Amino acid sequence: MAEERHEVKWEDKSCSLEGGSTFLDVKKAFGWKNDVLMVGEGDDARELRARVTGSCTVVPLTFDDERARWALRHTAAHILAQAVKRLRPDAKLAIGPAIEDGFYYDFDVKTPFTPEDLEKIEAEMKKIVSENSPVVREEVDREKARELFREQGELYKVELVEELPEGEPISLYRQGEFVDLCAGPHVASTGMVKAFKLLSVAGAYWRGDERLPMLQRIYGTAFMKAEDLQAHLDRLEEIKKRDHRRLAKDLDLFSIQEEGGPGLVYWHAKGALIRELIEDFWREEHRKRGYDIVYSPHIAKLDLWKTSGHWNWYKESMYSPMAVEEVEYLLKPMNCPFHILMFKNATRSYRDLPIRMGELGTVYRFERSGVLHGALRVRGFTQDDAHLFCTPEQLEEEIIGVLELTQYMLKVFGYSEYYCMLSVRDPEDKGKYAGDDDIWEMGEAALASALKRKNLEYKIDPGEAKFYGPAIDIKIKDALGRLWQGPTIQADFNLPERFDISYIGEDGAKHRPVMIHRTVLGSMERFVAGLVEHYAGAFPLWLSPTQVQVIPVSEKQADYATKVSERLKEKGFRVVSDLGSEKMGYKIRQAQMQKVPYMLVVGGREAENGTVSVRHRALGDLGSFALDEFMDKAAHEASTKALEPAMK
RNA sequence: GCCAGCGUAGCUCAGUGGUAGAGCAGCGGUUUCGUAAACCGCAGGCCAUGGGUUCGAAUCCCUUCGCUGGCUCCA
Repeated sequence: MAEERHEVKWEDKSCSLEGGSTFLDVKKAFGWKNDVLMVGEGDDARELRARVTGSCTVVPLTFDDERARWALRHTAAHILAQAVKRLRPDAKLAIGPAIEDGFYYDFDVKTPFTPEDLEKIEAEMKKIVSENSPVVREEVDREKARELFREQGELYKVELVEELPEGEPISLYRQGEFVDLCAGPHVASTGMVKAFKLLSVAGAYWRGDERLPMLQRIYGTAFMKAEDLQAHLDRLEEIKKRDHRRLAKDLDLFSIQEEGGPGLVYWHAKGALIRELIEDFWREEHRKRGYDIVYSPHIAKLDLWKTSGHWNWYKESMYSPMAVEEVEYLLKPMNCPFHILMFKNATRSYRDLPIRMGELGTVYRFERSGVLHGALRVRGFTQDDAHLFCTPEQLEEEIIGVLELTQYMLKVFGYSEYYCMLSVRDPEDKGKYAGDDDIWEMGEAALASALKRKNLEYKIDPGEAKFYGPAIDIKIKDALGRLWQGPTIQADFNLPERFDISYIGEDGAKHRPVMIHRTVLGSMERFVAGLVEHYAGAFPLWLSPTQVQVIPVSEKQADYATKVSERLKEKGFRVVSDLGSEKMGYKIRQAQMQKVPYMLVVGGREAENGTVSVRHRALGDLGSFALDEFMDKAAHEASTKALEPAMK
């Protein structure tokens, strides 16, 4: 055994190592630098301390590799736990994984952590990093692991050990005096975690279950290089700057009023204008695609919600009933029952189908106070809702139509990347859903087939289906690379049953139509809030509340400025003419901060020649233009809903 | 709902037991100016709310409301 040697190849180099060597030896043999965190062998990523088990071909894995990155952050989580144990020996460890962009660790502590604690913990972590302890994996049997953690009083760990599946190796990772139950992988030593920062503390239930104890979670992030950490922190700053709550205030778009109640949005003039423009576009696009646009009431009898099943399935998200002349009414959390009633209002022929009924319908849902978030998560919102009634044969075509509309609208708003999820039933818990198996299978197949025909890649997401049917959920990526819940398309074989709706077929007999619920923008509140962040408040020209601001150089040009703004208004531009006594530079600054797309500076030269000096909020001074030329270009930019300025 | 933090002028924030402050915005003047902040002055606050401790509370303690970050959930 001792004589056994392994040939290890990397690119055109190779080395021969004796049996028992680890990938650390491989790293040394090839002269890899310290930024190598793991080693790739085939499809596997191996820890540096793992043994080389045979001759192989390898590649070095640095922080750029997702697995190496996660290992580094996972080790950072262990360092965090080690530091906490040093400072708070009574802390009980729960779990501490790497996550997207960082890591966290959950602790059960008698007194919660304060922001000052975080600083101390971070300082202790730095010490642990400088100790550069090797991070060593050890496999143990279940009994030994249980014994070890029981002795240390780590009851959450004992619980985890007990639940590990039979036959799976149980591994511990040690670094210095610290030991943790962990599947790994990790980097080779604490010293490799060079750039990290603790970011926040938050409560988190053990196993995410609110009946279980509340733990204290510390979030942090780690990188290879200080610059990368700084870049990440800068990005967090940028996200803060773009926060729709901040920008909605600065740009006077909308607000939430404490006196009015939480989760209820007040659309100020400028925000309302943006919304109106989006809604006009929405209506136009829907009419083009054969939708009927309707309005329905805000309340309806409780019985209607019993028929629809919402009273059963959705009760805890609905506002309490109100009695009107001794009949109980409910504020609507959804529009679907109303559209069904409208469908039912006449005898429908197969010739009428598909019927596409759209509504910008305002609904109210009771959300727990802790989940409200600006305009993104509210209690009253307007959905761009629609219900499509069709024959089973038409289902797939209709879904394709919705997918096409979705793709078009997302493109117009500048969302070029999105991911499709096919939300299907949780196979473990079929009782949670309404309807028979074969109905569900048919729906899932139609959705999947439509996605395939549109060449949209998708992931299957078990357990994410609505109670009444499977769905396509689309996540959209914004300018900062964040994912948002976007369009959703849901097949429904349940409500048509419940309301016993039908159409008369070619055969003269009654048939059950199929229903699709769908929303493209989601809700106006969420969509506009998302757009604010996506555009960082700088809306494209067609959506900007003020499109052009006319700025006279001095009082002498007030008349000319007024004339220019009148001409712009005649052409349909939204114009502000700033005749105040401040200096031009001040006015420009105000317009820049309000993110007005075009500023027209007019001084003596312009007044004389009938021109305007054009300044764009992002491009700066563009020089002199004849007013007509500016108007033509800007009008084109607005009417084409261009995302980029036309005057480049 | 739960855990933690926060709530001072329209906005952004100082003030940590001893008479409520600044900048910006607003208002009144002066200034008429060439591409991101002219100057002078004035006004503006039940320090979220209700209670308590104290000779004295923006400050310390408790209640309620709201917000923030999470847990959980979702358009």
